[in-house]
Amino acid sequence: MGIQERKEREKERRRQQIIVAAKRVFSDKGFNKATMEDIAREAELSPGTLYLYFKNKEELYASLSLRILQYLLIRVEHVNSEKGLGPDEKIDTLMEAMYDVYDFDPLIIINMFHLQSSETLKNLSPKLLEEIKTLSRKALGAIAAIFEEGAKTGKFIDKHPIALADTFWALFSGVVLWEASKKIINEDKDYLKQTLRLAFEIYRRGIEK
Amino acid sequence: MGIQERKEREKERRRQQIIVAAKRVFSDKGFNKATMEDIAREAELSPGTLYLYFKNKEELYASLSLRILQYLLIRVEHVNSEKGLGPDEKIDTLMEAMYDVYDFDPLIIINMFHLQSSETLKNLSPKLLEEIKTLSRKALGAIAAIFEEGAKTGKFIDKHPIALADTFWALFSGVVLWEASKKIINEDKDYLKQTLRLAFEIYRRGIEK
Amino acid sequence: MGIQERKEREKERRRQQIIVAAKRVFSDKGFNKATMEDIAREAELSPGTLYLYFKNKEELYASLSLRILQYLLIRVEHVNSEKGLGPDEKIDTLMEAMYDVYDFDPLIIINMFHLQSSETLKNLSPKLLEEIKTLSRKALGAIAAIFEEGAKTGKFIDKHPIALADTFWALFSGVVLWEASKKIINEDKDYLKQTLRLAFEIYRRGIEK
Amino acid sequence: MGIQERKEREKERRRQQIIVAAKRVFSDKGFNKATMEDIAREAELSPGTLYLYFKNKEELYASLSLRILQYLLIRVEHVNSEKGLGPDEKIDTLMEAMYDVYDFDPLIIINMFHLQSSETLKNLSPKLLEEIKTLSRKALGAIAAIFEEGAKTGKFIDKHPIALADTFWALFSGVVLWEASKKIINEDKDYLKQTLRLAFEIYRRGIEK
DNA sequence: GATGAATGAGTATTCATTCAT
DNA sequence: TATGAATGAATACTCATTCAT
Repeated sequence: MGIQERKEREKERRRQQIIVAAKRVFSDKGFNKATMEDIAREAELSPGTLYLYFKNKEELYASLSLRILQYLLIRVEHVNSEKGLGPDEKIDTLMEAMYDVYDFDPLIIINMFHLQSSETLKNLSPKLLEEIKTLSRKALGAIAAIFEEGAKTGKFIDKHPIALADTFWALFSGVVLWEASKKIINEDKDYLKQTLRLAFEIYRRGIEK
Repeated sequence: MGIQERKEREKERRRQQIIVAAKRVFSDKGFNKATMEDIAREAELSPGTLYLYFKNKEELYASLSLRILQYLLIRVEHVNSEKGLGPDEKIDTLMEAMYDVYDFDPLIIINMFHLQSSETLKNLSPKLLEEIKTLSRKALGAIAAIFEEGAKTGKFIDKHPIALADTFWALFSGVVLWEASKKIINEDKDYLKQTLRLAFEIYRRGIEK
Repeated sequence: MGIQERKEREKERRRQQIIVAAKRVFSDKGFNKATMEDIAREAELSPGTLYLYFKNKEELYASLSLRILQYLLIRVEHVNSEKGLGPDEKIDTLMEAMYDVYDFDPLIIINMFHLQSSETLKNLSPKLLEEIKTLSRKALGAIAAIFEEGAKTGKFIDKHPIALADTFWALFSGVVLWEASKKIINEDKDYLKQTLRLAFEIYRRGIEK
Repeated sequence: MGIQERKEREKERRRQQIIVAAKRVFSDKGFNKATMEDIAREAELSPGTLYLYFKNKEELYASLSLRILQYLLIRVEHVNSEKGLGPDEKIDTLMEAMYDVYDFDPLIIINMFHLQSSETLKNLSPKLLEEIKTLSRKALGAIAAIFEEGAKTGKFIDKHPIALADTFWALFSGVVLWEASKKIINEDKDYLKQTLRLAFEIYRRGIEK
């Protein structure tokens, strides 16, 4: 292993160290209440060091969203590439994937809506923004491909696949957010999985002919 | 009209004046970028006066959510109380109602997720929090009642009506939020209405036997 | 006195209170070492209050320069408007005026060179910048008028009056700055007045025919 | 050449490399906006290395002033040592020298006033401070010698030569600074040389009997 | 000597909230 | 009630300097 390579690796390790700390702190306190000092303390680094790896607070935050998008894309593309699955089974596997995405980081879904704020977007480097856009587009495209296949075989209703993918993703994130709200306000038990299952069931019945 | 009553009315008028201004400013700038002075200026009042009517910024913000919940409840209860409508027609009317809720305040749906933050909840007075909880529960119950009726007549699948109402509400807010994200990131045209229609169509097909 | 007027006066009093404190602190520590908190403490106000009266640190600093320019202009215009003085006597009175300007605020001359920095200029409001430019131009014009008169009567060498005013002003500020340097480095006694007198004497001999 | 000597020479080369880079960066951005990293980058060295050659930022900055003082001294001493020049001609040659000093580093004149700040002086090593003082004194003395000679031959007015040298230097730096201010604020054309010429002409007339 | 990653003290500025009038 | 001037706590970010390699 060359010295260059070792340095690269060390650098990436630091980035991850910071991201992990940031995830914990942002999840705990939300974007605005979390301070860079909190994150530095959690990462056992100094505040200044954070800025060696991330341009600013917004960009650090956005990097978290990037992570879940990457995971989502991998999972969804994997569903698509599986051989010998019919549209029905693919939908099942897609739903399983969504459960995992949720498990991967239950709170970051909420955080992703932070990206909306145009103030936020202004502070992101074009490169990061482009990455996020590309990943989103790809993930949505991969989901759409599943629906398209179903439509072709005559199993699913014949709607624009991207539009279907949109509603599917909206349903998923809507449930996650809504259940999060309920949990905080009512301190209810965790019905998320059940609600997701019901939502997916309805969705699937809704798109089948 | 007693002097007491007149005062009460005057007070309520002021509250509304502030809420209207706050809605405009928060919609424009989001919670964090909006300052109390911005709102005071918009309401043509002084900053100090705002605190005579609202305990703090969070509570003022939460009051906006209260408003849309009130509107939602009125619309949904009205659907329920209409005589001579079958479950199918009630679902149709419910969907119409949701369009109106969105039109009533397109951005406040996004804002409602602000309530999630436990930091926010800490700053709300118990009274306001209780009002919000009650309204949410009532509105959800009213939606659930529609599904329950459908299930009884054998039109809809037989699931727990509150669970159905949950998924319905999640779908609605998920679409609104998702479309908002897309609009900001991709600067696409406004597909919201179309996406909502498709989502509702799928949902209805999904719950019908 | 109307309530409006009283408020205006009160506001101006506060501005002066801050300017006086700022002058003391900036003179002591220089622009960069002086903190807004230092100034606030000196003015017996809170840091936030400073920003009600001055846009930022640079603008507060520049306001000090404005003050001496105003004083300079008044003095120089007064020299010009005096009746019955020949060019020679006017030069004498001008020199007297310059001594007073120096006494008015010995350190602020040094500070005026801070205005050069283009970084500084960027942070000034156009209004303030315009005021400074206008005052500078007027003061220089007033000095030039004296030289012009001298040239017309054949007393002084026939050079462009503005150019003469430039060299005169440069000589004055050069001496002040140079003596300030010497004082700090060598901790010598204060020769400023003597050096100024010599410089002015040479200058006057230099421009007389 | 011994190994010791070669090392010494190498070390001096590095110092110069850094000084040249520092001059460029400080001229561009001024003392406060220029960062040690900027300078390191310009010198194609690492930030840490700068500290092997200069105690701190202030001392690096002061070293630039040292350089111009050295140049000034060489030029002025050369004027003095020229044989066969009368006082008049020496003054002429001195003025030429000052033009060259200005050309050598137009911005560093401005920077020399940075040394005034007592904060700055605190951070300089006694050795460097002593060097600067000595050089200043020598340069001033050399200028004074010219005036003294003029006085002895009855050409110039009979004033204390050091005092004359002070006013001469003050005039020079005053013009440079004043023209710099004007250039930035008014974005005028570059009148520096013309103004210097006029100032010197007046000065010479002023000191001649 | 040279490096450059890490440090962490330092500070301008903002803005929710208060309170004397 | 209403005001709005004053408050002062809170915080993102910078950068001179250090030190392990």
